[in-house]
Amino acid sequence: MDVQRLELLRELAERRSITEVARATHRTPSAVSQQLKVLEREAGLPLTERSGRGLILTDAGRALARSATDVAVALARARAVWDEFRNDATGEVSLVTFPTAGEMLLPGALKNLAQVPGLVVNCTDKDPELSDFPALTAEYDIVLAYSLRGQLPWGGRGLTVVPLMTEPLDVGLPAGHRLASRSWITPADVIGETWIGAPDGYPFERILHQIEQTAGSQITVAQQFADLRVIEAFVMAGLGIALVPRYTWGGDQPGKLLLKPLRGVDAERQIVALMRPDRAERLAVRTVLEVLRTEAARVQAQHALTS
Amino acid sequence: MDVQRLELLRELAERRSITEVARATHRTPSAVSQQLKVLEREAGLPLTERSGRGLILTDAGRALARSATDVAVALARARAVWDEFRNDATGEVSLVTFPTAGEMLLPGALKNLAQVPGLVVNCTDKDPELSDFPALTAEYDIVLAYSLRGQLPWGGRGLTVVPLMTEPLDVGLPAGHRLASRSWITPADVIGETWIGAPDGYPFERILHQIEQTAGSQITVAQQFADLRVIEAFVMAGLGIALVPRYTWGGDQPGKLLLKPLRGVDAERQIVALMRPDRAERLAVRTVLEVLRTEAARVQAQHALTS
DNA sequence: ACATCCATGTAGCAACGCTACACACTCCGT
DNA sequence: ACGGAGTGTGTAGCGTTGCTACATGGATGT
Repeated sequence: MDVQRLELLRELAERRSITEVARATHRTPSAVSQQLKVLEREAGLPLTERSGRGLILTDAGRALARSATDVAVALARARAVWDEFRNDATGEVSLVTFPTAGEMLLPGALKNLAQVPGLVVNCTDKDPELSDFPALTAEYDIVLAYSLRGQLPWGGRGLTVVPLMTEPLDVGLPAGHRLASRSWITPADVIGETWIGAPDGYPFERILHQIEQTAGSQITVAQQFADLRVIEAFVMAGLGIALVPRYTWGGDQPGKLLLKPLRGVDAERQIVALMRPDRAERLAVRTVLEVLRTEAARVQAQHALTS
Repeated sequence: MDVQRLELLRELAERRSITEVARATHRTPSAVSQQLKVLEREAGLPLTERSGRGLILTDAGRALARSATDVAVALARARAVWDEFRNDATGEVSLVTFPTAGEMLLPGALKNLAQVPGLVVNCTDKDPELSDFPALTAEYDIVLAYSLRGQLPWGGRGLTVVPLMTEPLDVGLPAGHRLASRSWITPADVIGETWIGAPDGYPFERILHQIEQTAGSQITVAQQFADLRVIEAFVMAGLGIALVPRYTWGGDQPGKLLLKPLRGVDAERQIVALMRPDRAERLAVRTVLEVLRTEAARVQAQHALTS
């Protein structure tokens, strides 16, 4: 019945360890353990089970944690209501992004957000390979993530997903390439080309497999880099071609890298903001989100113009 | 941010006086006042205003109270989830009814509910004339109420409404009446009849007005009684005819009172259960509600058979 | 003007939830 | 096999919180 305790259970469901919950909520493990014990006694049935040196939630515990989320959402919404009344989007908002989105969206967005007094936005980036996007929502208010169409790695976890933009993945060619004059490219066109790819496990790999399947021929991946800037440098040096997200490309050296739309393969990625539902209700968070969306639209519109 | 305090604000929105809130929550007025003061300081803007010797909520206060309801609902739902896990519909449920519904539904319903161990249902009745149905939800978990079609006295107050049945209002005639052989009756048929009516202010009055309007002639109301049993007795004694809810009629003396459907006038009443949304989530309350609905269906089906 | 009915301050007390520390247990490397 | 590092859980003590009891200040109405 007590909200604080329910909140602890919810944290436990996500962080899977009392010690972690204690750290996250600035408490001693003992305090957390005690409160969960009280909750268990109130509930009248076991909510956790020992498992090795840690513990796991029972079915009842998970179910209760899920309803605890609804409580947290309602509570956050109440907070937001009265923040709106004071027109007060004050507070700290933490945000992680993968590098390319950070480069594309954050500078413009943060410039706008600087005009909101009392709103502090703390940003970091994390390599998308190393990071499990949904898990990051435990630590950050907003997680900028991407996925290819069709795969939904954040379904069913009860996270709030706000789409920001869908970005086409083009084929990057060096100037003077044999396909440089084409206005678009099909999988058949790139048979025999050398590719600069992403490391295994990166989602882009799937697109390359689709190209292989559609063209019916093996693809040669010469190098594997995680950083797009490196990839672009290799392409511009004529060492191969690569998949390049259309809006993310800085275009520092115009003319040296050409982007050609890819037809015949579903090559685009969804850039979204991922959040725990209660945090998504905070007025400060919603303000940041709104700016991110308009910034994404601006980038998209600007590219449509210049191309 | 504290739920307890939000709850107090919500109570204040409904009961309109700190003293009343204190009484309802088993506290001293001083305690309530202190907590609301803290809430106000946290919110950063005034939630109440002094008005005479009492106080009223500001716009912000009302808005916050509304979101407090959502919090209470989420919390009650969490409670219900784990009650379901234990299959434990334990607790006390208080219920008010208007007399006719109490007679029709409660005996059968309570007989069923007696089989649920640990569930205690406390029932009372209140005269529908004297009682403001929505206001009763502050005091009782379930309020059985009725309204004629078209009027919605409990709209917009944020109450949960569960329909139980729609009951036709027939014309009751004494045996041997000139219309006794008819299978239905129209407003034109009853021109010149003497009526036994309900007191002014009762919703039934509106039906009589509709009959007047449709038939185009004045209605003579000889007596006005609130209690249906009295009305029925007068009708059976041949002193007039009356509107009688079809299922509610006990039918103690079969053959002495005839019910004839009324055509050409929209003569039926909706019998519903009225609740504060958070209380409606309680498992015990939902259990009672479920039984009431099946009981209502049973009564309706049985009448369809015997007629 | 008085009694009455409000809301709201102040002092004190009980309960609650936290920290600090000690302990039991499981895993894992040496 | 045996520490050492990790986990969760008890116990004692202490600060904070939210309550009661009582007193005060306004507004109302007879």
